[in-house]
Amino acid sequence: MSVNKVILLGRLGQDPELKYTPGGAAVCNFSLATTEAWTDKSGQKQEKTEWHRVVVWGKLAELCNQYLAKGRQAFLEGRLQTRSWDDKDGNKRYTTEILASTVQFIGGASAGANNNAGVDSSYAQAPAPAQEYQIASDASFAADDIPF
Amino acid sequence: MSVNKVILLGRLGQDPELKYTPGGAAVCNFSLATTEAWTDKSGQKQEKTEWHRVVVWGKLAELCNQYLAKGRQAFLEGRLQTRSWDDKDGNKRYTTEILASTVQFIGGASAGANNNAGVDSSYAQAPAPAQEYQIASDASFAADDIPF
Amino acid sequence: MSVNKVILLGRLGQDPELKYTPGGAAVCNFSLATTEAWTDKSGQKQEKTEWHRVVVWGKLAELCNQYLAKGRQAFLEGRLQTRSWDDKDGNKRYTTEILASTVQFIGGASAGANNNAGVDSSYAQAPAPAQEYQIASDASFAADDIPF
Amino acid sequence: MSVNKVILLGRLGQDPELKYTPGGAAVCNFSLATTEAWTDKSGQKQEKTEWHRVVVWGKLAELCNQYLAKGRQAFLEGRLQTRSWDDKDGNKRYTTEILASTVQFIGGASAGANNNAGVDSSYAQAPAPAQEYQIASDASFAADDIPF
DNA sequence: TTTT
DNA sequence: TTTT
Repeated sequence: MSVNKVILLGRLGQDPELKYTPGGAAVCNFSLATTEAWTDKSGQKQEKTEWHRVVVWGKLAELCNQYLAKGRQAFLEGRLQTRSWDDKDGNKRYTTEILASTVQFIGGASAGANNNAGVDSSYAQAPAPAQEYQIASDASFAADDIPF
Repeated sequence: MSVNKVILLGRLGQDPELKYTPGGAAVCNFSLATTEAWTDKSGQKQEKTEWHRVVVWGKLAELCNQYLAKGRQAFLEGRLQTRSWDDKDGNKRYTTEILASTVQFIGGASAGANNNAGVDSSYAQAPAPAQEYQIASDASFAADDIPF
Repeated sequence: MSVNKVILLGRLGQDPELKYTPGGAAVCNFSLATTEAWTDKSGQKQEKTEWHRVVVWGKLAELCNQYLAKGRQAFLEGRLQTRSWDDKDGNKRYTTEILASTVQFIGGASAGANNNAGVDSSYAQAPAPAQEYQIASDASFAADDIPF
Repeated sequence: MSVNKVILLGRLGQDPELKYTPGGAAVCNFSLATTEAWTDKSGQKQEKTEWHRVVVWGKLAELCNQYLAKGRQAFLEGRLQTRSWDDKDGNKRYTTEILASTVQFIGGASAGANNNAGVDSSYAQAPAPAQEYQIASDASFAADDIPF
C-alpha cells in the first residue's frame, strides 16, 4: 500500500509545449510556479517561488496545450516521478516531475494567449458525475510507446 | 475557483450495497471508518473512530461492490456533497457524503468475503499512465438519470 | 492506519462566528461555499454550489474571526467529523463538519469587512519553514539558521 | 494564491539521518519508497517503485529519527522544494525534495530497529484536537473543555 | 520563467 | 535503498 499524491495551484512560467511520441501519444510539458508569502519577524514581507515541472499525457495533454498559456493559472493533481538521463558529460542526472492526472484551468482567456482566445474552460472536460475532473482514457492511447 | 477534495483511507463497516437507478446507472454505497489513536496527557491510549458515508457511481460502483467487503481497506479520493431529504415527520434532513471518484482496494481477498475471493485487486483498474487511479467514463452512463 | 483529510478552497457565506467554551477555548464556525462549473451535453453552462460547515479551535479560531469575513476566500485543510445532537423532537440528528487544522486567508481586505480592514494576511501565521501553515511554533526554533 | 501540497505513504529505504545546523536546528533526511502495482494488458503483474527524498526540520526531525527506521512505513504531508547545488565539475545540479510538515509513524517497532524498540508511536505528537498532526501545541489549550 |  |  502506498500513496504518491501532489496537488498544485500555480501559474505557468511559459507557454506549454506539446509533443508526440513516435507512437503517436501526446505529451505536454510546462512549468508551474507556486509562491508563498509571509511576514517575517522584523515585519518584512517575504516571498518565495517554487518552480515545478509538470508532464501530462494523452488527451489531457492536448487540452492543456489548447487552454493553458504563459501566465495562466492551473490547479492540478498528480504524482511525483523522478526520471534519470545522461548529461553531455555522461553523468547520470535526475529530474523530478509531476505527472498530472487532472488539470483544472482557472481564469478566462487572457489577451495575448493566442491558443485559447475566447475559450471558456473552467474545467478540462465535461464533469461526468463522480469523474468530473477526469479525462476518460484515450482509446487510441499507445501505452507501449510511453517511456515510463 | 474552488477546491472540494477528500482523501480517505479506512475500513468498511459493512459490505457495500449496489443499486441501479431506473435509468440503469449503478450506485454503490458503503461506510468507511477512519480511526485516530494518540496518547493523552496522562499517558492513556486514546482512540476515536469516524464513520464516513461513501457513494460511488458507474463502473467504479460495480468494481467496489465486487472487490470490497466488510472489514476490507480502501483508499479513496472524492468530494464532499450534502444531500437533503425529508424524514417521516416532514422535516428537512441533511446527509453529507463523500462522492468518490477513485477507489484503491487494499489488501488481498479476505476469508468470508465471498464476492472477491482470490481476486487480485490492488487497483480498481489497469493504470494507464497518468490516469492510473481513474476509471474511464462509462459509455453507457446515463447522466440524466443520476439524482445530483 | 487511516487517513481522514479534507482540502477546501472556497468563499464564506457569512461572517465567521467566534465563541468560547466555559473553559476558555476559542471556537470559530463558518460556512464555506465551493462551486463547480461545467458545460453540459447541450452546451449549457451549469453550476453547482456545495456548502461546508467549518470548525476551527484555539488560536487559529481567533485568527479566522479576525481575518475572514463574508465573501472572503479561504483555503483550508482538515478532517471530517460527524457530531450527533438531539433536535427539538428528541430525534438524533447528525451534522458533518470539517475540523480545520490549517487555514490560509486569500485576497486582501475587502471593503465592508470591518474586522480585517487593511490587514495583510496571506497566511494564518508566520510561516516558520516546514511548519508554515501551522499554528504554534517551537519557541526555540532558530529560523535564521535554516538554509532555505 | 497558490497551493504546493504533497501527500506520501511509503516505506523508508534506509535509516533516517539526523544532523544539526551550526545554529542548532535539527534536520532529518530519509528516502521513502512508494510502489504502484497493476496488471498490464497481457495479464502480467507490474510494479514500479518511486523514491522520494524527504526533509524534516525542528522537533519533528528528532521524532522522525527516533521513531523511523529502514523498512518502516510513514505517512506524511509537505511541500515540494527544489534546491540547487554545484557538483564536483562546477555544474549546477538540482534536487527536488519533500519538505515534510507532518509525519505519521505507521506500524509497531520492528525487530532490528534499535532506536524505537517498544515505543508506541502511531502519531508524531500528542494530537491536540484539530491540530493532531502538528508539532507544537498551545500550552494554554484546555483540552478537557473541548466537546469532541 | 509566472503573478500580485 | 523499502516492502508485499
